[in-house]
Amino acid sequence: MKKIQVVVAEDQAMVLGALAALLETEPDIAVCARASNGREALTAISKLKPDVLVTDIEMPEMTGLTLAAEVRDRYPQTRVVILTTFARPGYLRRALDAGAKGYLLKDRPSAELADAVRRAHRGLRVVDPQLAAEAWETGPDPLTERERQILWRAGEGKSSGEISEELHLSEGTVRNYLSEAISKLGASNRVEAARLARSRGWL
Amino acid sequence: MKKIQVVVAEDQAMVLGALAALLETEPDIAVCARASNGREALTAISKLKPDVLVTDIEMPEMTGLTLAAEVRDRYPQTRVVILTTFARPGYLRRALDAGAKGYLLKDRPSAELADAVRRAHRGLRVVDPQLAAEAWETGPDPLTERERQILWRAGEGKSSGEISEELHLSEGTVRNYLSEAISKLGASNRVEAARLARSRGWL
DNA sequence: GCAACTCCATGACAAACGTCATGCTGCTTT
DNA sequence: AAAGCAGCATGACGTTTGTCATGGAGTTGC
Repeated sequence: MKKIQVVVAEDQAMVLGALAALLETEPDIAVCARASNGREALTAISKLKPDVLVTDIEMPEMTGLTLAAEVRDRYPQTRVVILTTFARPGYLRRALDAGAKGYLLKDRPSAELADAVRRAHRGLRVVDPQLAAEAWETGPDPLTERERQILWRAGEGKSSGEISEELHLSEGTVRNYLSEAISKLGASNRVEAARLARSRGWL
Repeated sequence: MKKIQVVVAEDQAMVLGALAALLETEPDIAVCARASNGREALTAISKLKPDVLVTDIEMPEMTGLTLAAEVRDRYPQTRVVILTTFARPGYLRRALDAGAKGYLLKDRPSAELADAVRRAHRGLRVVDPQLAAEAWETGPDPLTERERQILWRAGEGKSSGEISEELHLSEGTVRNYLSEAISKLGASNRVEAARLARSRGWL
């Protein structure tokens, strides 16, 4: 019997090690490489051609979502399972667009990880039904590229003036985009708008 | 030979399971209970009187910092190791004030966890030297209680008007506290101030 | 007792913010 | 070709935010 070969990518070393230990307790699964960012994972995958990649989303160098898209394009035999803290509709949508087979939350019981790996390996989808429903209700990202750029910077604490310089716009224009974003999100100011957009995975 | 008895507390079930699996690979360590929040951990400790508690900070019901203080007061034979994502000076300071023996970051290699448990069990301190230095440089929390209350709400996206109603203050007063906080933190507006304070563990 | 100090509280004023009306692309749809 | 639409861009106008000067209440040190 051949074990399912898995690469795990996760930027918190302690969690990476722990997840690997968890998967190693399964008799039919082998962790053949560990990566602490997207680039490392891609290198490992190119060499080892594993059956499954388990990856976090928020990582330095290359996010798990970008990584998933790369893997789909270059190594389609490797199935991707996203493993993340964030129940953000926007993340789920982008993950599925990027060809991920699974989207698993870190709040789920640890027993589900091995199951998800097995199911993904067989080509099946693994998506939390509640999250999928929420993603459906929330609808797609209503922000335009400009609005996203500007709202992100506003959420960092930058003033309209600073943002306008950075993007070579007039200050009024920046305020206008923010106003649009605030209105689209049903917020009452830039801070709330940024928080909302972040919580839905749109920033 | 008797194994070191450990309770692990962590709100993300997947990570909890993974950390337990990681510790179980050590021949001299046994995970005798798992808890997904501070209250559960306290119950487990009261029954099992373990040697070491490994706990996250940000958890529902009761944070790891509060938990550490309770454990110090009621079960002093149990040593506490804080295990967290956040390299926040304010958290470290509060953890040590709460009698924690160790403060370990989730970006550290997973091999360090077992070491930290062993050292804590022997009554030794385990604190990342770099983080300790940073905590020293950053100095203590400069915010007053009022400033913290108000800055926290401002960071949530609330307007000065809303905050003033909530706390029964005049709007000008709220703006003034924010101005003070902004100045103390060297920020240039409320958003940046809130971000800074959060990143240092003062909110 | 009374400085000196810290925290709490306020209003006046200038600066930044949010909204609105408006116009300019480019790209479908008819 | 014309109409419709989405995104981009701007300035004017009223509102919110940030700063500053000022004062009261409680504590500490002498």
